[in-house]
Amino acid sequence: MREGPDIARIASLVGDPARANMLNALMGGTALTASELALEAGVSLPTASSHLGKLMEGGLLTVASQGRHRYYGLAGPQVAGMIEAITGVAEAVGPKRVRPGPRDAAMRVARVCYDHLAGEQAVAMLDRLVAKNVLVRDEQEIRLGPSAASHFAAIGIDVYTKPRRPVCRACLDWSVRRSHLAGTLGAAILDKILAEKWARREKDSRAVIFSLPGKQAFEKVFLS
Amino acid sequence: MREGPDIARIASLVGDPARANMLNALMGGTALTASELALEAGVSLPTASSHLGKLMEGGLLTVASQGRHRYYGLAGPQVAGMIEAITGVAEAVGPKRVRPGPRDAAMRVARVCYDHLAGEQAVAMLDRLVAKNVLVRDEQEIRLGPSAASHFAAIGIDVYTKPRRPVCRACLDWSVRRSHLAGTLGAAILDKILAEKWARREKDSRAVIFSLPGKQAFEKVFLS
DNA sequence: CGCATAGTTCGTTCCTCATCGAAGCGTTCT
DNA sequence: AGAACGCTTCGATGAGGAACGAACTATGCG
Repeated sequence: MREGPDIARIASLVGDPARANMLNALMGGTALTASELALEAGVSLPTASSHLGKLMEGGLLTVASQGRHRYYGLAGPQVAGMIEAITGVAEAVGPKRVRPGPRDAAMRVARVCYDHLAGEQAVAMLDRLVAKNVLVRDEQEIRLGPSAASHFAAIGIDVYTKPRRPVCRACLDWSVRRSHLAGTLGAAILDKILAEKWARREKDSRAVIFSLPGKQAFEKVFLS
Repeated sequence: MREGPDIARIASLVGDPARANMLNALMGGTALTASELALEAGVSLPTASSHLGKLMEGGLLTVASQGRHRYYGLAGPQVAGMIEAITGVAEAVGPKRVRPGPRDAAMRVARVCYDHLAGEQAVAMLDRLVAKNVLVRDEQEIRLGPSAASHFAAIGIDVYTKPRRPVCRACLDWSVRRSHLAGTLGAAILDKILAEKWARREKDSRAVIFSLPGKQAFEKVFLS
């Protein structure tokens, strides 16, 4: 019975399915709110809050309060590395669970990621905006390009009115494995998509379903 | 609520104190019997047997029956790497070190990590081998450099004889937070260190204690 | 054979901990 | 101010699983 760093304590934190889902969700690098994590983990808000408290006490998470939101994020790259290592073992050891359900397919195409759009559509959009030099990215950073203000003003989005959060942020897409656009700009674009009724949100799901004309309009504005 | 490799299942296996102690004991690289592991974990034999069954079912252990003994060992270096990663987080997060004893200090200098050397010595060695271009690393990958074969042949290590596992692997060191050398080459080097009696293994510990001449010999061969 | 040792299986007990509803606090919006 | 929202705390419930003693299987030794 030897003593060392309390590995069981840390592992048991990750060992609960709800907490594991939360940590997995946070592996993208973007901080998420308690509600978002509750949804992600498939548990009620009180349960999620309890889990988050434990993860905080265990030192695996950091939290930043912004207004009435609390943004939870991984405590650091070391924690992320640990989760990667566990994931590697799980993948090597466990049989692959293949079940691409119908809702799952829709989720891959487009879904809500807290307050912005994620999925193939969102990744394609960011790619296109960068290609057109409207946005400029180097590594994880995304900044507004020179033509950004006029470009977004033309479609009714003011990129300067919401100073609190970063305007642009990269958010790693779990289905595509590449970044999409977060931040207030990402949120504003999602707002527009829903306001214009180009798409609707699936009930009780993060999936976002584009109508046929809506998809065409979206592509004309953001993918042309 | 996403699906992926079942990380919670693996983590919860490590998350029980008894099982964590067992895995820790097996990090020394030597296979142990159920009775020894029961003692190590501080539980009764039936309890230990149950835990071992679960670890087996989870794919974290292998077993070899020899007569009426059953020798349990870690399933592989990937599992060892995962435990190192968890240990690193536990160490970083739990500053409540009860006793940073002498054995702990020795562990930081050099210790066994499943089948290869870890600790400051091991990290320094990998750095030096890369600096000398004997090994080439980019990111997480480590490959043999052009002079590797002759360099290791000169000290009696054949880098081509063990085709099953990767020859080189990076393994993140929990005490130094940088990579050391794993894989068959790492294992062969540890073998040599012990065979040449440059160092001995601490009883009931992962610590590796270099003798003074042994340390000099090691530095001459690997750090010069 | 009989006896000892090594491990596993079984059944029971017990306790931790995940879960959710309801209520409480703080923030933001109108 | 009042209403809506985001999140946490409290309390009760329930299930999973860790623990061990006893019984069972297998191997080794005279």
